[in-house]
Amino acid sequence: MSKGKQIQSVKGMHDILPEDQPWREFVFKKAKTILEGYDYERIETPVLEETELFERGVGEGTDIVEKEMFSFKTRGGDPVTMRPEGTAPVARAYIEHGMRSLPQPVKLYYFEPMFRHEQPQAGRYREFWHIGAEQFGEASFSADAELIFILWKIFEELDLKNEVTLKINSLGDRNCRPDYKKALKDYFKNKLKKVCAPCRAKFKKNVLRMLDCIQTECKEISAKAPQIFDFLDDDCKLHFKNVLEFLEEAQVPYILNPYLVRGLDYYTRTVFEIWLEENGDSIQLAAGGRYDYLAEELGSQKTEAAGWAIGLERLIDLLKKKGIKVPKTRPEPKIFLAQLGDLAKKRSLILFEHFRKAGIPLKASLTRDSIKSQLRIANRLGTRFTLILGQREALDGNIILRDMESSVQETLPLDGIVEAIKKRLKEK
RNA sequence: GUGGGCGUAGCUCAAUUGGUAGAGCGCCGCUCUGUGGCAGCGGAGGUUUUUACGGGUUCGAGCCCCGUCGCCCACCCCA
Repeated sequence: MSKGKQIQSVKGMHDILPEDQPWREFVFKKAKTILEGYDYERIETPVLEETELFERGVGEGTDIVEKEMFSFKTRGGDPVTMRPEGTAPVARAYIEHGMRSLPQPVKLYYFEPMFRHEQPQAGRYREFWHIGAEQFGEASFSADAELIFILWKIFEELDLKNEVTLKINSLGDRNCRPDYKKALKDYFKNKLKKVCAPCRAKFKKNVLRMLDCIQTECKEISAKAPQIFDFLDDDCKLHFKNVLEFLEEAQVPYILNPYLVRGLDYYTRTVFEIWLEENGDSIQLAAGGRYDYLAEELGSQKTEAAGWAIGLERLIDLLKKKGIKVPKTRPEPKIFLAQLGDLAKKRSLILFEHFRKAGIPLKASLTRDSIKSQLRIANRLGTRFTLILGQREALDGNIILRDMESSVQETLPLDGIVEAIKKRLKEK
């Protein structure tokens, strides 16, 4: 019984307690209102997907797929993975349900937990939530623009826009990115001795990633590296220009960052991130971009698409740090129901239901028998009134209403008590 | 995967050089036979194999040693 260690939640995974709910609901509601205002519809996908979805979608060379997935085999032997990100599953759902036959674009959003087997630390968990938005079937810059605009609106309406910065870049597409990659390779080829070991590995696997290395030596070298802007073909250049012009028009402040690449393989053209930067530390709060080839990678027809995701926990951490107050999740009950004696107890249960139907939540402690302990609880809970239903009152068809502040009591008929209380609450 | 700090009651934390595991808060009760807040007193709670778990050293371990797990922080990477 007491042998061995105590059972606790799995490493990096946390209970979401009642006290956490107001923050989550506050953010969910804000995001939902804005997203639905732009005609995005909610989708939920399963926690488990075929492992291959992420291998093909996210990319086999990525850290996520290589070492961070919760993967296992079902009893039937099928390799499955707990989703480490939301885009590939939503794209899979879009394809699987033939959403390309709907009027395009199709706009979807989700609130879902993601799973990554990483070493937990501040703002990084093995189970964490994403608020995500995806738009399929829209090749025009308008999709990128709208998504970034909505993302910015969410931060704005959470009163966080002055805390964060939006960084943006273009990665080109199949047509022009290879040229850029080649140019990068040529540039770094004879400088490999000077860069850090991880960067040497990136040189082989994905040169682009060498650009966002933060080692000072590597930074110095990549500062003189060829820039993507010089390699974008005309279409990509125009697309990017349009996105930027829209942001200026919409007064969304952004920082052009030619070293912004992303860890996931599926991105093309526009990529962007939202960062919180304070005293040298920086935390990524959201990220996204365009991914025109993902559907193809998943074996469907080419479907242009774009999307983003916000890290919920990081966002809430920031709200708390800023001291932003959030509303209570539910109305705090103002009435405590105390009961004394068997008949009263039975009648209380029915009373409870009458109040519930009238939309007046009650607190009570039906397991406690003494009036004293019930009142003490009422006091601690801070309810404005206490209804006391004793044996005597139950027999006479009455009930006592006690004002907890003034300690004034009055006896009221049990009949119509719900209405009487309703009136009383309105007066106060 | 790597490095550092930490792990004592539900919570916050004590416990001289290794020498009887404690306090505050919270919880429950009594003083107060059907009436809360304040106060006083008491109780439960670390399972007599109690200090995350398992070993070791010692007459004796919360404290020293080894291992494991977990938490926090950082790297890597990411949201």
